[in-house]
Amino acid sequence: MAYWLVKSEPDVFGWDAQVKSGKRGEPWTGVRNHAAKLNLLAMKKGDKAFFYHSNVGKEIVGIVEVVKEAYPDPTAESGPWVCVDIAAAEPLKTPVTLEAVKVDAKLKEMALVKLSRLSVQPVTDSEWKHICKLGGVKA
DNA sequence: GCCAACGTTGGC
DNA sequence: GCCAACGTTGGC
Repeated sequence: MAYWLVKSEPDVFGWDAQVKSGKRGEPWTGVRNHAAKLNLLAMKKGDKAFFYHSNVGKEIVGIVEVVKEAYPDPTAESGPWVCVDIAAAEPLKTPVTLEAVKVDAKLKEMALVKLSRLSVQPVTDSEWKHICKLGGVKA
């Protein structure tokens, strides 16, 4: 099982929209970055990911699960882009803010801080457990 | 194939 | 609204 973090602007597609899409999930489209694409391709069904609100909120608000592995992105007008389907798993009891990540010695090396522009990024086991703890949910 | 210019993203 | 980071584009 691998762990990931996906970013979305809540104005465009936020946690609430993800929850509304239910168990069957929603295609995570629109990735137009090769590093992010590689991460999408590496995702397996059942992998978990944090759902991060960029720009507005700047916090990890919930956990999603990969329900369909990478397939061609139907919204891509050109190029070999892919998307996956993700479904809301559970919200964090306490959102973990970017600020909290930055000041936490265990988390400040995260891609979220170091590579702030990467929209799909891997999360290590220890980072995952630590954020779950901060968020008040079981890892 | 290098590198400068430009566009986009995202934090502040 | 500004700026830093970084990817992409285009001239050479």
